Amino acid sequence: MIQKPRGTRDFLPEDMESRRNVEGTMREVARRWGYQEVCTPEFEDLDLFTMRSGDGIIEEMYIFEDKGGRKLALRPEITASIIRMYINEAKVTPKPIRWCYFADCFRYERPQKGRYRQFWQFGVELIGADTALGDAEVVMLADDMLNSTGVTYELKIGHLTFMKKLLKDVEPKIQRKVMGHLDKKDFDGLKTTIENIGNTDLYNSLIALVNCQDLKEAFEIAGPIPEKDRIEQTINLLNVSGIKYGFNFGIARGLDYYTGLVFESFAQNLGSENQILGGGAYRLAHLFGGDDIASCGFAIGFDRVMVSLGEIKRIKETVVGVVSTNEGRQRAIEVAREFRNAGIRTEMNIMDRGIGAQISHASKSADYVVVIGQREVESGNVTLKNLHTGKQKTVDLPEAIAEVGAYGAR
RNA sequence: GCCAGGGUGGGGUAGUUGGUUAUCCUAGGGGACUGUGGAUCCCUCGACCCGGGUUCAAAUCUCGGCCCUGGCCCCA
Repeated sequence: MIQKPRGTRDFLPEDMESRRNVEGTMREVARRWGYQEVCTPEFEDLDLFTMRSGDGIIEEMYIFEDKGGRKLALRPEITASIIRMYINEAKVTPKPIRWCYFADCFRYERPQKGRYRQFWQFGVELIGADTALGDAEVVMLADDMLNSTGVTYELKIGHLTFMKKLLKDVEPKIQRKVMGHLDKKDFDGLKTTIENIGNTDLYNSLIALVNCQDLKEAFEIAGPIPEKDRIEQTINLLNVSGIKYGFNFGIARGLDYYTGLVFESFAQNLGSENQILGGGAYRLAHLFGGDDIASCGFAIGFDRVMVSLGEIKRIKETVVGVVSTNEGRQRAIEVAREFRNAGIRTEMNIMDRGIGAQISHASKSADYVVVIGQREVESGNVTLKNLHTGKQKTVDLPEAIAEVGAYGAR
């Protein structure tokens, strides 16, 4: 028997129903903020991703060569594609550009809870708004979107300027190492690294910065910073917006193209893979041959949100089963069509079974059953049976449709 | 890439000091029931992850692989 590839999942109808619900909720929030959905290719030129993230990621990508000898990769993320698309198709679109996407990505990693080799991201990119209000909007939208799914999370906001300032005299290689320690809250490792370069003041400042929960204090720790006004504006806007967040000035988000604001969200009951959102302000376009335009965006780990939400109680829509005898078969098709035209989910019997067996089967999924036999064909009425009460009556078709329609969703 | 625990019909399981036809529940199909359901009864379908080794004999012991779950590493 053929197994599905490692790290992939099959989704049965119940799974898809809740996934589509949550996806729809996120899309609706994006729509209300004016973000329009876009779509990019499932695979791209390998260089697109290595230019953004370095050669190190080759190990963790699905890479292949096509028949023309092109080196391609299944996308491990969407942001690079979005920016490429902006450069290719939308450079002259009036700014700001508000885009969102829902798409699957592929990474060759060891699967574990909340981590799969094929996974979905819902993301948002705001392009061409290098303002405090733009940054704030993206954070507010992120919060609105997570909130609307019902997931329990905490939002952490940081800014790279503080750490960059403290580390400006440290050589880049050590910088990365230090940022790595801070991102992981690995203070022992941090201490060792700092001791090796012989700067204990720096250690104390960094620890103070990471633990800092007050913006004023962060400025005191880091000293004069040119971006001070912009940062204060952004944070003030967030405070006014009423969203709940905490500071974490230790967020490094790994890479160099982030320029300032960064933020992350974490959910409960997810084990070690508990980050459900990550984002920030960045400049990428110039890497791909475009103008040096500012962007801000985030991506939600959709599958992790689903895992965190767990079993969602679904609203079940009303279902009608249409059963019939041989004599009633043609009339049954007409009746089923009328129910469907009224917007009711209607499942017609298509098995070669007796009435009893047909009803027996319908009762597993349906709320009502409509019986069409010789008698109904002759009278033009239908027999409508409520499978919850067991009561049935013979009525004309409009009345039957009206009753089922009035039953509503449960 | 590393570590731990796992893998028996579609789902859930029993069996593992090697030994007859591999247990039970559930789900599926058919019937008792040719116009009335979930009950009951009967019939039926269907499994030892893969490969090598030990042995008269392997679901059981052993080795390797694959996959699952969780943790580490990584996390764009």
